[in-house]
Amino acid sequence: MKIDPTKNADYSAQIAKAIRDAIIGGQLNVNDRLPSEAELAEQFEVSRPTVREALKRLAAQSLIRTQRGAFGGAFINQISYEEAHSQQITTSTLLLSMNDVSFDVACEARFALERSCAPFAAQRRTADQLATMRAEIHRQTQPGLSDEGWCASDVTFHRALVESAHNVILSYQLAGAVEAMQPLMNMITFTARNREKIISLHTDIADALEQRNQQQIEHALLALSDYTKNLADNVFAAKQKIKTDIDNQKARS
Amino acid sequence: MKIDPTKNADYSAQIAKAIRDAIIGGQLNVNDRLPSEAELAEQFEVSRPTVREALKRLAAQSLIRTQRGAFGGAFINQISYEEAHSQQITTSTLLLSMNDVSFDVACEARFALERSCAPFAAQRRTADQLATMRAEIHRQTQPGLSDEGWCASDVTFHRALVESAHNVILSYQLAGAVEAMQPLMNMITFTARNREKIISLHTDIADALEQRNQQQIEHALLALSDYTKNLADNVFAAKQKIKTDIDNQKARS
DNA sequence: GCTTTTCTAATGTCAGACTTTTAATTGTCT
DNA sequence: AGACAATTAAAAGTCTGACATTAGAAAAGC
Repeated sequence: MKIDPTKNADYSAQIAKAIRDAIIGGQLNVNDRLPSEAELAEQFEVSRPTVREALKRLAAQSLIRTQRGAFGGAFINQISYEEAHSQQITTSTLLLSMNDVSFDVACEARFALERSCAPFAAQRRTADQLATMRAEIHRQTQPGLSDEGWCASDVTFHRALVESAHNVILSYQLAGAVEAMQPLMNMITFTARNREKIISLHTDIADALEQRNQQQIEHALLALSDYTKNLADNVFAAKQKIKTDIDNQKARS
Repeated sequence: MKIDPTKNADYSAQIAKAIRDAIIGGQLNVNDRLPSEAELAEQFEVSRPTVREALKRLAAQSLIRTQRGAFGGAFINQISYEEAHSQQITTSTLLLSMNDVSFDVACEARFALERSCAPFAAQRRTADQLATMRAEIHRQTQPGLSDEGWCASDVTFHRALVESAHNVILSYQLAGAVEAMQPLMNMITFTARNREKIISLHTDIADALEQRNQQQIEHALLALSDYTKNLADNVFAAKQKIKTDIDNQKARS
């Protein structure tokens, strides 16, 4: 770990980068202990608050965890799927909401990614995952189901599908994409008739999965993607129309 | 933005969470300015260093940027694809390296994800992307190409393929996955014969893309995936053998 | 009207002190 | 000797107050 020359960046950012690079580069291994804040301050020739700011940056990325007390300190954290996943979701969600990605693009990406696990899902799905999907479909048929309940069930259904590919990397990547899409999906309110159609598509997916028919899974997912896109288009068109009407009314008065 | 009761968490973490929630929840919008550190310290009833630690946590996630000087301060950052992307790569890379994901699983996921953009790539690819891919293939045929050069060219080739789907979300997700895999890929050193085979598979992909033949793209990607997996298996088996031999030798002496 | 200077409100950094937590050690009692 | 209690020390967490640096805005000068 080395010095920080007079670059045009905060010391704390530079120190964080130096440590981060050491972790990524393998000089520091999981559960290794970093020197104490005081020692780091001495090494980098900065004050303790500055070192602390650097450590907080690393902690925000779950790269380290800190423990108080004697024999405590900062330890290299073994990043778990859960942590990585939740970080990915915040990032992706913000990315979508801040860059006004069109629904079409997001929807296309979401189902394309999901389709990519079809071959493995067809091969490896267990009775367990199929049961989860059937159960969620059943929940979706309940007439009293709220919008939030519907969306939650939808997420569970698709997550089960992804899980049935039995590939942790795919699960991690796709669950992130699916959940990041959720705020956009929530902009659509589904009528009873919409729900009925989606349930039938979900059933198609479950059936295809049960029969281990990869192509049919992909086909059903594509159909679901198209239907969702279509639905969204209508919703947005309707919203646009209301907006235009109001504008016209304003213009007239 | 609210108080922080006497929970068992650092103040700085609580404050960061409060602000983060406000951003995600939409109370704070892009380019809004946060109150100054001194004001935040007063609001949250903590000292300025504590506030600063909280802000550094947010800065580490690119949620805010800070500007010095009068009328400076902390501003809500519009997260760009680049930032999101580089964050995703560090997270995914660490996840892979720290949780000893098997090469097979990672490889399978990587090519599955890449395959998911095949239909759009076939539809929307431009001459530009095709040219990039051809150029990289040509570079790969150069005999003097170093291992690093080969890997870099490989990444560029696949990135062009992904880009040809013309979907920013897919690009962001897939580029992340591909790059995160790279350290694992670098563990394999390719012989001249391996390279030759891979180049022929790359050519298959480019040809299929040129003809806008989706199925052939997918097929070629699958072949490349299988070949890579196979290669890795052999490499790891060889390494294992060396290790066993050494162990045996030790046992004998 | 344009440039230059000054002002000022911010962040960035520092030094030093105090508080709290926590594990290891030591001491004491049964 | 073993179990429990008190002590200790190292480390993070926090606070106070100060100074340095920066950069936009306003004022001064031309």
